[in-house]
Amino acid sequence: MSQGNSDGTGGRASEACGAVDGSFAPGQATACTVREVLDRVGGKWSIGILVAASQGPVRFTELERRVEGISRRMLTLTLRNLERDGLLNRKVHPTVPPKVEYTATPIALELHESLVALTHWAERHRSAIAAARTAYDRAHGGDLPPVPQG
Amino acid sequence: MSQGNSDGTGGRASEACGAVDGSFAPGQATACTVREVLDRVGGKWSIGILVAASQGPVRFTELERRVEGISRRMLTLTLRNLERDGLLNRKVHPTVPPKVEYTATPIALELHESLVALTHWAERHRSAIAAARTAYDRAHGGDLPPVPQG
DNA sequence: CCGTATCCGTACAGATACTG
DNA sequence: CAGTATCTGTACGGATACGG
Repeated sequence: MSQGNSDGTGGRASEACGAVDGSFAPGQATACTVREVLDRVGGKWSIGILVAASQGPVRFTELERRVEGISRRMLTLTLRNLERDGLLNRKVHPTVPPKVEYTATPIALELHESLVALTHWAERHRSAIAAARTAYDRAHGGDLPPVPQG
Repeated sequence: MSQGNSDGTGGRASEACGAVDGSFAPGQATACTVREVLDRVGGKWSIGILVAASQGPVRFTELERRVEGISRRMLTLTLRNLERDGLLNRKVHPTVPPKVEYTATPIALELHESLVALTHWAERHRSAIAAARTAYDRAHGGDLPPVPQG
């Protein structure tokens, strides 16, 4: 079962982008390109692993602690995906207790740089968005309270 | 059923980010912030709608054509979410045939700016990633051909 | 220590039909 | 024109147990 992808992260990535023809606005192409990135790094744990690995080589168990909340399975799966896409490098040390180190590739480092733009955006508008959500929920779901923390 | 979210896009956004305490690397906080953005805009159609609306007011049916491939349901759902987060503005014209126009908010416009960083990253490394995938599949799944179009 | 396999719940997404 | 509701498939993600 080297390839039978019936479960887990990964498999297809952005085939849908192939449906883009030139018949509509050029901005759509931009949207598609961004989608490619999100399909690759949009996973729940990808970013966490990437930032951890960007600070130097990390071992499997160390990642398990650093990411905190991730399961064995998800860690392996995301690791495999990232490695497959050339974002992570996997170095196996054939020692008696197995030792594997993951390192971010230059490409991943560049991605991390690009990510800070998004981070800044989120930082700036975090509260505004939260307010918008509350306002929307109050206006539209007036008969039904959101997140009743009792 | 104003709020019973059993299906479709949206609902929770980034509650998992609350689990972040200061006990591990500061980079993890960055990862979390990026996750917030992805949870909001990481949907399959969000970006497409956002870029379309960023070029001026668009109507429902126009979006259906522009995004191309999106279903009625997904369009409505994503629209609602984006509006809820304050990324889109919904203007209803009480005319005899209903007319609704969606406009990107300033916040969304800023996001679009941040998105170009990601776009450039994808453009630069698109081929490298594709090559990495092929190489990986060839090395690990040598006994099982990937995407056999035969 | 470093994974892999199986089971299972849920969130996301498409198709279709109906309404105001 | 602009939605909403229901059904259904699938992909993602968690828990757990087991193997090298």
